[in-house]
Amino acid sequence: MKIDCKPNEVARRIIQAFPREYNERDPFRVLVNTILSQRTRDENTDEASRRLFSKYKGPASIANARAEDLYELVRPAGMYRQKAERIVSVARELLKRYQGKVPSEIHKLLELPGVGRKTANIVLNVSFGIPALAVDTHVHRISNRLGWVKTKMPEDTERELTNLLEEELWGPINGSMVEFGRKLCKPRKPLCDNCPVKQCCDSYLASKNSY
DNA sequence: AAAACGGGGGC
DNA sequence: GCCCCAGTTTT
Repeated sequence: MKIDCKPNEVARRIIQAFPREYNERDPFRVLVNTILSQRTRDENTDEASRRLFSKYKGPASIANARAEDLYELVRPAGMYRQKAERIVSVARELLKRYQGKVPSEIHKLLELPGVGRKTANIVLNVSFGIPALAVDTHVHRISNRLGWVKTKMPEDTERELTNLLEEELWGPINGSMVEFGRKLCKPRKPLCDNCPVKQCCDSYLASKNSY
């Protein structure tokens, strides 16, 4: 039987094969966890998050902390000083401007320190259920491999995927692409043999035909 | 447009 | 030992 290779169908297959469930929806914790995850592997992110929230319970607690103390706490999990400073800064800014509550408007999120397009969109999606594409390295790499986009700029990928994928897929595709990217569609030496969508992948088909 | 942040894991 | 990682900020 033939596989439907329309992007929406391929995306649905990936989401089904690599589900990502979020056990944390609290906006502030999602925001902090997402900042912790920037350029950092999931295992380190999880450990840093446990360490952080075992000592500091919320925005006010972190806002009153010394950045240096927070840094020493999360450093064993591969976090750097700049990131600890960012988390203290964003907590203070939230307290000052929004009574410690994370806003749900994209433009307000983007004004916060340490929050860029990926982080803002993940918070919108995970915490507020607002459809938002978070184009990280996994989404960017895999979209290019599949042949959905042909660009080096993540902003271009975000714009093209917005047109390519149904709105209901914008949220779930990010988390599932991350799982997919970690388990199979790795940056180097992807495990194509076990891939559920290899028959729809430009990169796989090209490598297969090159023998 | 490119550098800097940064410890830990894969190879 | 070298390179990369759920990016963002600064130069």
